[in-house]
Amino acid sequence: MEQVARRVTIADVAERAGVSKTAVSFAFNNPDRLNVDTATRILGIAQELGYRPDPVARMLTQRRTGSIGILTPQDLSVIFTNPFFGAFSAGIAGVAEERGYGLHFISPLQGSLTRAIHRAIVDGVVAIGLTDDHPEIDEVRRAGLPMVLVDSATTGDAASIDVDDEGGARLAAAHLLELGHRDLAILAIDGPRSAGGGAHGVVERRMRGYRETLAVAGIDLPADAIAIGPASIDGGREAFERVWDAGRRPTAVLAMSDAMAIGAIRAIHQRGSSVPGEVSVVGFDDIDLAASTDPPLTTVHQPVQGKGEAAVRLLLSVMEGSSQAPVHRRLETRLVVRSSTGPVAQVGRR
Amino acid sequence: MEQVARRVTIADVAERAGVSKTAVSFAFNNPDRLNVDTATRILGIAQELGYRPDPVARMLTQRRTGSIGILTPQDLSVIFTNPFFGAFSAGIAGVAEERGYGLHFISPLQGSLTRAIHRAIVDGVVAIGLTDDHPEIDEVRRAGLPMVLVDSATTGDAASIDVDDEGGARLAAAHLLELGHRDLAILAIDGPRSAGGGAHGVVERRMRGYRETLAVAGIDLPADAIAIGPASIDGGREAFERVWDAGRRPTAVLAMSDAMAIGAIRAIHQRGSSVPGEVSVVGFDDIDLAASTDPPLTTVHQPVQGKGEAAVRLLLSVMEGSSQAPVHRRLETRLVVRSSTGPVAQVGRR
DNA sequence: TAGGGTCCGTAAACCGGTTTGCTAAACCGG
DNA sequence: CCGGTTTAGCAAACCGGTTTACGGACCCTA
Repeated sequence: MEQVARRVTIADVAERAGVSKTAVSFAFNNPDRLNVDTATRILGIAQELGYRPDPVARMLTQRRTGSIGILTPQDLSVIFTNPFFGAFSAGIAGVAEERGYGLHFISPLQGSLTRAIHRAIVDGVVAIGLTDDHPEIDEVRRAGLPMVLVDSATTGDAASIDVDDEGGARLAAAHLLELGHRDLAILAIDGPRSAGGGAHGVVERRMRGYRETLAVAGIDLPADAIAIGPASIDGGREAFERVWDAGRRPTAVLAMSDAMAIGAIRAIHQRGSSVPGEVSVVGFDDIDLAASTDPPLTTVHQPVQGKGEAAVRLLLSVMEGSSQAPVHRRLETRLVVRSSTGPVAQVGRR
Repeated sequence: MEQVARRVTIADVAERAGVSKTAVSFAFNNPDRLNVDTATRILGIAQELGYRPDPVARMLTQRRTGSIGILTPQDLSVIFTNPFFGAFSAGIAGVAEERGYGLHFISPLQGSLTRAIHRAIVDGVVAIGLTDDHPEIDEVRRAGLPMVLVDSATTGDAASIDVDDEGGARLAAAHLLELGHRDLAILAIDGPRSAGGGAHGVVERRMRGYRETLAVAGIDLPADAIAIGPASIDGGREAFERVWDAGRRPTAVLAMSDAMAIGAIRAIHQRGSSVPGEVSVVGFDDIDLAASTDPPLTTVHQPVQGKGEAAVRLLLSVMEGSSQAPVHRRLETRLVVRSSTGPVAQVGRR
């Protein structure tokens, strides 16, 4: 056994090769500045010694890290459970990889997002689900990191990518109204975004879309027809159970995410009701699996993966400093009608 | 406008406060060594100047990065599309966050995984789906990084977490045999693991489980009853279409992932056949959504999230150097029967 | 043969922190 | 009033690279 393996440094290689550190550095990064023989000799020795330039030291001098951060206000353990996030990440990863950037997830470490931000080794940040007025966003800004806000509905100094949440929600509500439903429930997404976030987060926008559309039809939902929960299958199931337990028997459900919609469907089935026979359900996101659920989900489509791609592209352009005024893009949403919604059941059957 | 914002360094704070760099450093990391007044004064000035210790510089001296890497042989853009991976990541993230570690994904950058490994700023690595003999694994080893192999079936010097793939596959095949199926198709997972990976990757193990069980019943599948594709919905759909187009009309399908199973079901429906009426399908993984598909999926359950958790726990223990002999753990699998499988259709109906 | 380019390589400064002695002053009991 | 112990803070080395500025050797040319 060797003694405790000390890392091989550039100095070791230099000494062994009888050259300066500079020469070794050049051999790796700037071989043209060296005699070709010297360069290959150095590289050979480096290889033989198992030398790898320490990426941290390299970063320190070059002042770039080669990776971009994804900032989420919620624990990754919950976030990764949502298929929506997988697709979004896939979008980000695709263009990041292609451009040579690694991916680093920044989430509350032991409860503190701020702390995670300070620890983060990234050249730029894509923040998802954090509104502009969040203190953490300010933290990023003060750290001088380029940033793009996703789903924040900002028009501030930070670039942003959004989706027409309100419009999508309108479509969903209108669809149910057309089918004759008047007794609805809303399953809203829980999370720091709405807690800390002021009046214009994703949740608020979708909620506004729902309510205003219903209001036009003269419907004003009581408080116990609205339940809040995490954007997961279980979250949706529990949220639906709460409105059920409150004694409400809606004929249709507006869920703010497909995962929640699926949870609601499970709960409905479990209570012996059928979808869409007795209860219609419409989701939000249109994840890959939405077409394969039982029954296939009627939902509001948003370009999830495209959103991720657009966000990184925008971030990269900000990082390259080609920015004058901050860019704000809004992507479209549309309703996809499948089989989880249908006409309201015959009156009086209940 | 200020002139180009230069980062505030520790020296700036020191100068402004009329103390040494040491004092500033102490104020942040070791306040007890300073007079309490001095410490608060320094902190105050730091705050006022907007000073944040540069995490990279800090890492250089402390020789730790505070994050762990997830190494995947495939592009993240495809990997994230598989719900299996989301659950796995959630497991990893949960314990990593709790222990104060960030998460960094290491995937082929511009085609080169080796390059990504050298760039990676991590204290340890969880490698998923890479067998021990992969050259990249060696690269990590030579970089001196602690590592845990997941789904690699290794018994080498690196710690590992596995799952009883072969046993699970046996259960799946036996289940179909019991239902009377004798004309089967297998949808296998494509990927670098099987290409580079030698004869004992996940795919090989599952395949062996399938084939040996079938062999006992005297069944030997022809080559065109086996199709390979990426572990995604589309991958499964296309794979099934290939066996269909080859003229085969299996009464049952063994898919190596739930995503592929769902894709197969879509393809079957699209051809006007029913599941499980005319064709039975069994998946692998038991992702969250498997219970909510149409029809609910019969599948081999593996503790995906638990696998991630176990991997990080193991990695952390390796990182703490509490290792003597390398640990190899194997988690159990079991069959979950839902509604995508049923008895073989009446003979002669075809 | 002086002057001007290349070519090859080096010493030293630098990136932005942390950590290790070390010292000067204040404090303390006898 | 003295030797010994704390307390508070500093200078300098260090982490492991990159980059700048410089110089010697060699070759051409006028």
